[in-house]
Amino acid sequence: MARNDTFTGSPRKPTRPTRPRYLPPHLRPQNAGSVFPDTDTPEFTRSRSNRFNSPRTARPTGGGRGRGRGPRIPVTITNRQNANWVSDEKFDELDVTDDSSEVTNGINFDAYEDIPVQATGENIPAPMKAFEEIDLGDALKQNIKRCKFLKPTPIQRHAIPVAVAGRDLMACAQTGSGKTAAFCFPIIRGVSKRRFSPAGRGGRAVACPLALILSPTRELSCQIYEEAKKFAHGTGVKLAVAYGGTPIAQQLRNLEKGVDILVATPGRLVDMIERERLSLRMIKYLTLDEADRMLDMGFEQQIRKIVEQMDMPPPGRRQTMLFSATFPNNIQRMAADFLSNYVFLAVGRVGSSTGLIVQRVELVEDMAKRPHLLDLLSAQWSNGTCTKVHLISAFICNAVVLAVIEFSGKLEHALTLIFVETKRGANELESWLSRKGFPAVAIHGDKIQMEREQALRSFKSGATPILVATDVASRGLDIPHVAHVINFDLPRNIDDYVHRIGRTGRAGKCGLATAFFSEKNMSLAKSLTELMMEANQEVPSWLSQYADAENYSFSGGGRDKGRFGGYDFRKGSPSRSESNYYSRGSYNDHSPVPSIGDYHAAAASTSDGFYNDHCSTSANADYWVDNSNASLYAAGPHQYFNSYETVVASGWE
DNA sequence: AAAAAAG
Repeated sequence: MARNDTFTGSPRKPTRPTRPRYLPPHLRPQNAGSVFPDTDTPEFTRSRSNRFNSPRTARPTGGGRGRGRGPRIPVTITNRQNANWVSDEKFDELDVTDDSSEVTNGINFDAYEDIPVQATGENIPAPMKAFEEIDLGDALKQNIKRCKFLKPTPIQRHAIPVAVAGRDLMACAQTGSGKTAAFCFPIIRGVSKRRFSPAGRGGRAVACPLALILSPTRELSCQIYEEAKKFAHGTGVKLAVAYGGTPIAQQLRNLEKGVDILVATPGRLVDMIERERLSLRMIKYLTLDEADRMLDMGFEQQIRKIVEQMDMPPPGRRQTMLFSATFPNNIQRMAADFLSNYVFLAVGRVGSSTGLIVQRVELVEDMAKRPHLLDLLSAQWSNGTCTKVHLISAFICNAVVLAVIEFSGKLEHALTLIFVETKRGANELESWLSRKGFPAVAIHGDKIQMEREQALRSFKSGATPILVATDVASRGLDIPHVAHVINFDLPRNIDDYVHRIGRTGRAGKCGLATAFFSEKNMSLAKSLTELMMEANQEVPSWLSQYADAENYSFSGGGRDKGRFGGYDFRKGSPSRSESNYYSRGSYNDHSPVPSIGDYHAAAASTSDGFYNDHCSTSANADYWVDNSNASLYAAGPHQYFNSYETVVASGWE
């Protein structure tokens, strides 16, 4: 991929890659992907059985999408396993093993070769091209290899050097693009170098971890813990997890054994600290995953308490890293309190995370939602003997896109995740679906932890291929084979929508997201329209009309076009309305640093109509700006078709 | 105005 290399070159040297000729997907080289293998391979079979055998496993976040423009040709969307993954028997024998090898290998790296990256801050460390460029330690390197992380994802390429340089970081990258590994690698590296220092590490009674990773839900903490454990295998780094809903005794015992990296949800963490079984005084690394959520209303006080009033070293004496797929300005502003001279990274446009997710919105009255869902699921089920699931036939970019989500015989691999508004609604839909003969299970915060985990296990394994969920499942969870996310009730917040649909289309694979839009969702019309347009999804005309009707666009409901990569609020103009949730700041004609928004505007004005029509980018965007304290670099022209092309190339019809 | 996070 020569044109990709133009991007990964040294940051010191501005590169001006030549624009590749646009090549229609059907004319592209047949060896483009080698992803999407025949699912009858022994590897696939084995991975499936592993899933049944170890259902509690967490999975690495993988893959990503980069391009936002949809295809103009008929394509086949499959959700089958990628071919790249190869089983590693040795890794399978590890005590921490699970079926993750299939996932880590399932990353479709080609799907996110060229995406815009914005990096701001002082003296930003250069991105890396390969893991080998950074001294991560032998054991960690070996684990990375075992996981088949052959090549870093963009967020990893950019975030790891920053983190390894000891810099604070605020990072914004698409759902499923490998954020967990991006913060785990540097932490494990740093901790394994420190842990041999003789400094008093606390006695048996009070555990003093060197690193703390906070996340907003128990299941997500669990997942991060499981994944980090794999990365830390053989490094001597000790991990522990702390979350509520489960007896604290075992977790405390694990703390006593010594812990270098603690993964936790806030409540149980505070509990442990107040019991004086845990101290944060030795913390050198603090990570907030889903950071915007963690600093959202309802969570902020708790996080502030942990970070500012619990003996944790202040900013500057610890390294703080914040990660999320979404980062509203007001949250950035708040988060700055926790950071010291930080680097801001925005990898790809958040909205473009949906590039591989076909988004549909349907106008459905509340009363009609259930029958409509039934129709949808019935079509998907194809009379119960489901070897092929013909899911959607949608119009995208004026062209008919026949998207066939096809699975290898087993129904359980077509997982459908249904989001609802309330816990009660989740219960009701669960039992209603069950009565209608659809194997569904619900997950929400009123269930006891065991039920929650059981529901997730049952869903992951395919035993219950329909999961009805509240927002407890909207963030971070990496569930392979989720082919369809249905927003039975739309969320109030467009960011929640982004996270919800991000449960599908992970690891560079395609996915489908269907939303039932009712009158109650009018306030979402504008931001939803903008998001879909950014991802070049077909926006129904009725939705556009709602969006245009200013009556319905409540203040703060919209996002500025082009904000989707996230913008460093420090670059924003103070004069700009603070209330504008997604105010993108002061990039203007005089700004030395073009914003990603400007970047796309430039793309739209190029003369190469054909190229632009299809890929919505241009050679104009292939610049490298390196100012003293800010740099924005854009990749070569986006290969929006890339992952579709690999599908087509692999012979799917 | 819902959900999540301690018990």
